[in-house]
Amino acid sequence: MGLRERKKLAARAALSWAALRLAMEHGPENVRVEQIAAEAGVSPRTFNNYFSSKEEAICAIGLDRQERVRAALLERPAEEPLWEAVITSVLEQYEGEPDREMVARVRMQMCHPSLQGEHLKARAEIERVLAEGIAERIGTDIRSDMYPSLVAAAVSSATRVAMNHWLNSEPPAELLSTLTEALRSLAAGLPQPPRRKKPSC
Amino acid sequence: MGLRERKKLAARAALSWAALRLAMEHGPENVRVEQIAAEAGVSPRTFNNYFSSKEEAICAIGLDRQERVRAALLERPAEEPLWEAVITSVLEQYEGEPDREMVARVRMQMCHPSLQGEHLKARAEIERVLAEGIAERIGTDIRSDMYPSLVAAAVSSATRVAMNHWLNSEPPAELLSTLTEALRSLAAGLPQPPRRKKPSC
DNA sequence: CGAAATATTGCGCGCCGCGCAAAAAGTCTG
DNA sequence: CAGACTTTTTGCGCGGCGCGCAATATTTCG
Repeated sequence: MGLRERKKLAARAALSWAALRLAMEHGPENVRVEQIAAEAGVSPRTFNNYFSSKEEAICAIGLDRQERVRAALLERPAEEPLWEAVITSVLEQYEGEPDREMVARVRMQMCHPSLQGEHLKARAEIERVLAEGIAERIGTDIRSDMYPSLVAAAVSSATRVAMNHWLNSEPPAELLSTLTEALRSLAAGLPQPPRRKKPSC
Repeated sequence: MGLRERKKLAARAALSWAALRLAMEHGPENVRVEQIAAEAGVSPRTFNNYFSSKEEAICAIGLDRQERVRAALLERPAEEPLWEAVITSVLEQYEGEPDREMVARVRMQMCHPSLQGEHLKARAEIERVLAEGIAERIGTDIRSDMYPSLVAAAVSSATRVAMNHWLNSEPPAELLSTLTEALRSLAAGLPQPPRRKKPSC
């Protein structure tokens, strides 16, 4: 990779990180594009060569997670059932103790109205890549077969629901177990509602 | 309901429809808020009392679908299994031949970058209402039990994937059968990839 | 090095979201 | 219906944004 491309990647990352940091510190509404550009060391005009809005920049962090999940998936042993491989690949992205920083970030991205749209767009992108990975693994293609996209969408949704539940859980739950529960429920088949700790009656 | 509230609803609907119509005719990028307001018979300033962007107005159509699905769900016989009730309630919203108009509308909302975010936000809202309906039906609540949200998310995702597949299908597929296939796959349990017409090898 | 390719920057324009306060419209009570 | 109230609409104005354009700087390649 030449100097040119490296600098572009660096600039993009710098802008994205700067956007996130400032948004975390002052709230997304109180961040000017001007500041982000300044913190990344480029002109305000250049910002828009990389992102078409500050919201996009803020949510672009973690878009590289898509490639990590995909890579993890393709490295799972071929004899492992698809579903196991997918669940494992997703879960291992969330290993380690979630720090206060991450909680605040996820909460901001998922709850702040001005970021929701972009956040969901980012999720959709991740979902697409995951679907491609699944298709590659089982030897189909996305265009003709809905199955990979369905699996990817289900996993993505379960992850989203679990994170949302985790964020609002009182008392605070564990992230990994919440995620696992959601994915396992899905795997077990949703039609049979699992009886849980808090049954209705 | 007093005159006041009726007028508000009417104004909101008028703005939303005007926004959609103009976006369909000229493309979302070429619509000014001014035009939308004019077509709805209010001042431009008033537009922003109802919607915070034209994208939001465009995607707000069909947000009432949420209530229809919910109502349909709650009217299903109580002895029917949840999953059947949900699938039926969703599918019956899509009965009838999809006209050319609808195809174009869905395609615009799902594919046009400037609308994707808002469209996904709208879906999330529908999903929330659906989850509440499910919770109400099985007698749980959303806060403590992830299950209703999981089901709602799964259904919503399957619907989205199916519509996307349907839009890009070549040759054109039937909407209802595509939707049914997606929802049934989910019901059957995703872990076992169903062997289909187009197996990979 | 020198030329071609590509990225950055400054400038400027039209549009947008929204706060504010005045005016208009609907509501309620006697 | 009068008149006081609540709520909505509207005009005005400001700061910010997204982007096209053309000039400039930087990287690439022969």
